[in-house]
Amino acid sequence: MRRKARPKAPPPRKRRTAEDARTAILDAAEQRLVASGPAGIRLQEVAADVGLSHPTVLHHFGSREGLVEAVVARALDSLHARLLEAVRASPQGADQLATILDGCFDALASQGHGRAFLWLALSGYAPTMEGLRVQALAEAVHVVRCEHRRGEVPMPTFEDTYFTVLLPALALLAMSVTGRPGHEGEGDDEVCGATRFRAWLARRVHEHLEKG
Amino acid sequence: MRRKARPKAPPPRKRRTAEDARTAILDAAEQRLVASGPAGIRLQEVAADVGLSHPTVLHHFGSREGLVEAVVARALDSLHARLLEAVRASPQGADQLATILDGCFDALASQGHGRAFLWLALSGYAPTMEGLRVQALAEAVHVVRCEHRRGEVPMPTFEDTYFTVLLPALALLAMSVTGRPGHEGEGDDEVCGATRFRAWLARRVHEHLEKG
DNA sequence: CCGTTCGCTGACAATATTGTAGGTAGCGTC
DNA sequence: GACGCTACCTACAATATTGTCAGCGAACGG
Repeated sequence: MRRKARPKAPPPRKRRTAEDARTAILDAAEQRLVASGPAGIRLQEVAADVGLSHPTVLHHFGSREGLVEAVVARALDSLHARLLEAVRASPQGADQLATILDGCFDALASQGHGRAFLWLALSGYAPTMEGLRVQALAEAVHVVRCEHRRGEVPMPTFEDTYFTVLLPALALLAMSVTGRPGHEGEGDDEVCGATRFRAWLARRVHEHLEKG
Repeated sequence: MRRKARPKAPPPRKRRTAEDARTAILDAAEQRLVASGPAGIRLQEVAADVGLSHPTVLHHFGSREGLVEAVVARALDSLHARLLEAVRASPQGADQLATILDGCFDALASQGHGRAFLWLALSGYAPTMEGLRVQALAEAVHVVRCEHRRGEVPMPTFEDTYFTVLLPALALLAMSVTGRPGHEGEGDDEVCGATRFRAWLARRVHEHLEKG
């Protein structure tokens, strides 16, 4: 032996910018959040996912709670942004309401946003339903609704609009935890139960907003 | 010193029947389940709640998983029983549907049953929405509905009834995690937002089942 | 009164998880 | 090329949590 063979060949060490490391860690932690909730975020596991040692995670976030809070904030912001975008991006056309609805449906259904929000609500990290900005959403919808039905008496109350927006929000939220809402005897339809339900729900809501 | 004063006066030891101990433990564990989910059930804490040492809990349930499974099974059975009772206990009168609905609302809203079910669904202990027996419920409702509307064409499809039952189930479930769905500018009404929403939802569902 | 049963306990072992300490090594700057 | 900054590491400490073990003692039948 030439020399005292280094006990272990230390694996090559990658070095990222602090920013890159943070987002990589947050990405991994968010996956765990969707899968197991905030309580299921373990430093070791998150670190392993990113290819780091757990003290490095602590180095970047100070403490486990620091990490969890960062993940929660980012997840809520992301959901919020998608919801706002859904409202803004809707064309001023005829079925604006349907478009808005569908956008919000997507925002909740995709990426496990719905699951994440439910985890957070149950765990006390997002105590109020206003993490979903239902209030703002309802206000936007109410304006459009009143426009559509100008002159009718009685005009729909804001509460009615609010509840009409809240209802699908709650339903979609709950649906995002239990895969598909398929009833038996459904056959092997091309369109899965979840999609059919979503369409059905959109029809009901739209109907109520226009004529109810 | 008369004698070597027993190191510690051992606290008086209570002895229950195995049955009593099990249910006491399950009660404590169920509280933890509603508050923090199945992952939040700790042997030490549950034992302390009941006034036992944690090995005693293991003695009765074999392992932590045994305890959790027992709690889950009992909670689901309890919820299931309340839902069935709500369907059965409804009088054959005019607004049978309204009564059934309200009974189910109560079953989900009270005792943290809704919260518990959501925890279980998220954690994978109640993978399908059928823990709520929505299928059975919808079948019962469908019979009554078709009765009410005998002779109409077209008759409502079962899918429509199923979705109409599923929707409030999902909404109530989600609502049970976020206290009250109050919008701002609501004033200091006697009736809180949750109750008003429930009433509003019941009206919509009832309306749809009868005429929609 | 005596022995059995079993609900219950304290002490211990094993593991997981968070956090700390001190050193190593990549990368930009002089 | 040396130098500093800091992302990153290994090793360790501290605590929490589950699970094991041997034995105690209350209820109960004989």
